[in-house]
Amino acid sequence: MLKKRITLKDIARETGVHVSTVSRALDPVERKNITEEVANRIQAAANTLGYRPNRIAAGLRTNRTMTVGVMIPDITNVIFPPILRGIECVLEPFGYASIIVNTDSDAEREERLIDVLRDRGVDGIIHAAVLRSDPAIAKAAQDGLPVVTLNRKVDGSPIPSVVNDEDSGICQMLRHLRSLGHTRIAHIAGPQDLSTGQLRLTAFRRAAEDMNINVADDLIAVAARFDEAEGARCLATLLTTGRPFTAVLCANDRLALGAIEAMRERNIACPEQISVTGFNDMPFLNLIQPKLTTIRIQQFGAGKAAANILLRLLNSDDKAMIPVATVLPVELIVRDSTARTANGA
Amino acid sequence: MLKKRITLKDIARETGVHVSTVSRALDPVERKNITEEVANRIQAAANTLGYRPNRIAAGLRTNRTMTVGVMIPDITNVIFPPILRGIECVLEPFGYASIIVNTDSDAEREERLIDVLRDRGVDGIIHAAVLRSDPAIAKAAQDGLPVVTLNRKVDGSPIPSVVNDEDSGICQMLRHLRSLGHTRIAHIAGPQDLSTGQLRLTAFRRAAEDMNINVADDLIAVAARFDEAEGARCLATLLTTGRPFTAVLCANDRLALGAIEAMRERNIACPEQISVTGFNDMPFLNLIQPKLTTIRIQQFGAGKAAANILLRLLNSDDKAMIPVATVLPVELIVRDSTARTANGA
DNA sequence: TTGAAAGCGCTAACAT
DNA sequence: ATGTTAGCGCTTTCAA
Repeated sequence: MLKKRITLKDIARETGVHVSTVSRALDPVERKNITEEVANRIQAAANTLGYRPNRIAAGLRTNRTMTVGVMIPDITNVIFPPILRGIECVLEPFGYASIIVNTDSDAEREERLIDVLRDRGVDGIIHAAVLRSDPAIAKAAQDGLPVVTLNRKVDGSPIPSVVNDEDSGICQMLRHLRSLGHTRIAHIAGPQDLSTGQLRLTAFRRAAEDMNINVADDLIAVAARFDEAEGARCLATLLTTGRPFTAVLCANDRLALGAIEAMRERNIACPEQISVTGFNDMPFLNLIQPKLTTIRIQQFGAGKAAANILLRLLNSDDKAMIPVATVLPVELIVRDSTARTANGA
Repeated sequence: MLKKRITLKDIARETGVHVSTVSRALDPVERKNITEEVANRIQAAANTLGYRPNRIAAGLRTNRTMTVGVMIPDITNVIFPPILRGIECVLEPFGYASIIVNTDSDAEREERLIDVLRDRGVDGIIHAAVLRSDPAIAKAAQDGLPVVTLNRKVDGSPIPSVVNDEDSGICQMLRHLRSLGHTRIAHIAGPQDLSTGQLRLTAFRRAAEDMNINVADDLIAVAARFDEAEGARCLATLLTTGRPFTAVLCANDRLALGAIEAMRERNIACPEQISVTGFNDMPFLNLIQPKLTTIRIQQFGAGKAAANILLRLLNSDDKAMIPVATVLPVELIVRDSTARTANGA
């Protein structure tokens, strides 16, 4: 049987004061309104009895659970653990714990999980699995629940977001490829229902135009998911259309990994025949051959940034001053999957 | 401002019955004691009003939060995400959510986090970061809090554990090395304050003896942590002692990866000059060169198993019938980091 | 400065 | 079958 917990009432009985006095003595803010000596006596009793505040009870009363929900697509995707550590790193010192849930990129499941989190009375949600059109989280935010989206954003929504500079990333990458002599460049785009997929594709088109690189429609393949299988499928599609290319810029690392795998199966050498690039710089990438040229996004940093925004939302420090969008800088990481074109082909 | 939530009281007012009747009608178990028609009316009202149960309030009353704590060393260690999915996979269908915390292998932090979890009224804890001697969690278990340890166990403790068959794993690996002609085999052992480190070292010594392999003390290096840096350090130590070896069996994959890296720096080829083996078969291992020969443990499966034990603990189904130790089978995975010895050296 | 009392939303024992 | 009542442990207004 679970040993009975020490409550304020126990301390009150022990010290001969009223439970509300105990509550005050143990509250760092209220403590100043209590006689020094009494407060000390209460504190001492609390310590010896091994008192631990019951946050459930406090939460019921104050309507704050000091718990936040964190939604991600899938924790086994290595990009997310560092993000979670970033979140924890800022939230924990303030006494917050987080409940992490995996949506598996399933909108129905996501909606259910939002309810799960709300039922548990989370004070706010950090959402790293949001869709461009996401009525479920929009409704939650509408109801007044503090929400921050991470890595992704909801189209035309007032929900604050922390994202990476997709535009600059794609632009830097395209410039890098062109500097190696590539002019026939394909793009494996991400899912278009995600802001990342859509923004990177748009950025690709715009940057290509700026650089006078002609991008035929059949040099663009759109992945249904950000995974290796889709990367492989898209590369196959690009090859079968027949239009030649010497480089393929992928919307993220996993697509790139899948593309390279598909090339390997067809005895197409990377980077000798086709250069391939990624996006994210996920952990372990530098250990996998060929080492992928990619855009490094801030993982830990993005988690911290989102948590900081949420913190401000929670303490509603003049809402109007909270940025609705925070864009984090990215960095080009050149490795071995990109090379100079043999000829101008 | 947070929109006011619909409560039982609201539904009671709406339907003209007492709040306790509403509570019963909405409880799948109690519902049968309510007139069909009334129950339906209540259910309908709950739906239209968008009622969501307040688990905080229920938890305060029932002393069950339907929340469990999960303690791991560090979520960025790729071995843990699959374990977490395994846990989620069995707990979620029963309505449990989990709060995941990272101990960073710091005993003090671990103790604090146990308090954090208890303050939040978790119904139980799955502990994958436990030390062989771990007074903090022992005390929690003593107090009646359901606890299961995962991957690791506490020495001589009644706390149920789910672990891998370390003994068989080490034995299979040693047999594999010997079958390749290796007789001078070193061991990079894990931290001895962890059951995994200790059991694997013990297993190594015993298995070597059984196979008449002589293991001098200076062929054993003990790592302070299960990480790459320690693997590298230990390999350097082994090399400097001067006693020759043709293979090194490492207590886990990260130590092995570190050892291989240290060899690379010294231009020692793996597996041509020295074979190296790991343990765990962590994700991505098959993408890293040289592909590591290792022992595959069940990651997802271990999470599921631990969650199942916890579930039984929570429902105290004849405690005496709950296994105090569950040992999961392991599997030898032969890849490219082990090779036949050139001569009998 | 301290005590009394109410109540957060829910469940459950008891009464009808 | 339903209503009444009490109370989980805490915070917070109001009174003294």
